[in-house]
Amino acid sequence: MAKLTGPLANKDTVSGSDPLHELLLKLRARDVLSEEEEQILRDSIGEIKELPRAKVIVKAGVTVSECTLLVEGFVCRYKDLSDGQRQLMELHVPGDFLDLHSFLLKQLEHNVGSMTPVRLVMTPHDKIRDITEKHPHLARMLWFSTLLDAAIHRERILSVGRRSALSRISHLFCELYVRLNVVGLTDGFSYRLPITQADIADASGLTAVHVNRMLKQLREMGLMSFRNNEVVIQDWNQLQRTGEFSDHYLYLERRPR
Amino acid sequence: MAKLTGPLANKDTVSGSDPLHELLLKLRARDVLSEEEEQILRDSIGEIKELPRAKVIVKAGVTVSECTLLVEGFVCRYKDLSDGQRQLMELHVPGDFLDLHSFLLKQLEHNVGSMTPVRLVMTPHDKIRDITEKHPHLARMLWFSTLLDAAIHRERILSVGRRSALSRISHLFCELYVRLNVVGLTDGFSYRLPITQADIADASGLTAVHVNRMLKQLREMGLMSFRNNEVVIQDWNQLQRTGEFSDHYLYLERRPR
DNA sequence: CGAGCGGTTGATCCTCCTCAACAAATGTGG
DNA sequence: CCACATTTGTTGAGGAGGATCAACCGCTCG
Repeated sequence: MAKLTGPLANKDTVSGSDPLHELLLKLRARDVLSEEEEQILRDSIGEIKELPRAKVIVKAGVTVSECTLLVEGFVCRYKDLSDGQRQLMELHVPGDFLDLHSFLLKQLEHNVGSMTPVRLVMTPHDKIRDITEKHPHLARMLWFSTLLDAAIHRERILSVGRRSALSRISHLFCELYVRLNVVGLTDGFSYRLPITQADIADASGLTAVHVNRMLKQLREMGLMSFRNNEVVIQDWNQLQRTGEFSDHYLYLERRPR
Repeated sequence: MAKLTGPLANKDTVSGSDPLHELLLKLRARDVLSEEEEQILRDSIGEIKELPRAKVIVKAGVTVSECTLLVEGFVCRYKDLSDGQRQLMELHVPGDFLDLHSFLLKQLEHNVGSMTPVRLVMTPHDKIRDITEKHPHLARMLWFSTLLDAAIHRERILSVGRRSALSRISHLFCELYVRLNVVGLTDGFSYRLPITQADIADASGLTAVHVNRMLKQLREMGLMSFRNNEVVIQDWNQLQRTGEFSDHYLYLERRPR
């Protein structure tokens, strides 16, 4: 593969032209979305924004009036502790709404930040409210997508609560593989993931040093490698087993909601 | 206080007669619920069920067609690991829907089980679907209540990921105090919590032995005690500080959704 | 009365953290 | 282009928080 150059060179397909491409893939992996509903979504979105990495996209406690859809790049939701520790709640991939829940919560209790340069699409709360008033099925699909976040949260609770360091990290890379695969951002058994080991640590409730050791072990076990911002999975079955990963919680059956 | 006798003697107010009492308190702490909407909820509920403790209420992977509202008792959502370990995702108090998300997910990826004898009210998915079709504001309030679960999940991720054992446990008891207070189930700075130390351990990602030691320490520090199924908080401010607890994530402002 | 569960305490072990040093990669200004 | 700073990754040594194993107590219930 040719070396990628620009900060947003993550994308090399024509899909880059449609900001809803990944969202539609994500939704249609779970339910039937009509042409009309697709159009309603298109009519709901507003301006496109670009941001460099390490910027706060939504700050905790600040009232917001629009939701943000991630089009390109990686984003995380996180909270900081008083002693400087940080915990990532969720790592977001293109096609994810970053703060759809802000529509009803009005303000978030956590921060949302870019981990890479990102491209975002804004959607006013008013438009989403209209959807809940006039298009109940589409509204249910949006509701569903917040339930998916909650299911991912629960799996994270299990990971940090009960799994070993090696298992946690394996699980995280498995999850990202499946989620990126749904939106067409994997290349065979590998995917780009331009984040640091410290980020992995904050996501898995470990220290960066220990993450480094576990990554080394995963490499030596021949399961996967994470180098140069790229994840390469060598033994998918064994990696899943090590992380006790099963994709049930990602609800990938297409069924009416 | 007189000794409570029966398995369901948790309740000593007249509210016991209205199965929606706690739910209405919970919803009205966050938004204005009209008389009409209250009536719609009343028309949506079906039979009342009672179950002993330690029963599975909803099993992972089984398709369900109704949601369950907890009226009385304590319930948890949990997952088991292959080696016999268990992690609680959330601990539910009266007024909580245990599986409102099953309405859209159709089946859950985790189990829901009773931790005490419980009283439940069933609500068919069809009724909830009707609400999303005809009563968008009420539907948003239901959506909101699933977002509240997600916010509680996120705080749990932070706890198990980054907080010390003492801090985690303090936080858990703070959260339960506030949530029980909203639905009128506290008595000053104490509340009934008829669960075991092993349950606390599974909720906080620790072992029962270590929970026991931390509870002892909290007692010796004069912050709180948990004995005979009763939590007594002696120093609320210091307990909050120890658990780094703030109730922001419970969204207790009443504002339109 | 014995069984079983929940709680308590001690001794020991081990995963993961902390601290520290250094290497490699990346970025910056001259 | 190089010199330099900064960030990220890597490795080692030592330490600590929590797990594990085990024994025992008290209570409840059949």
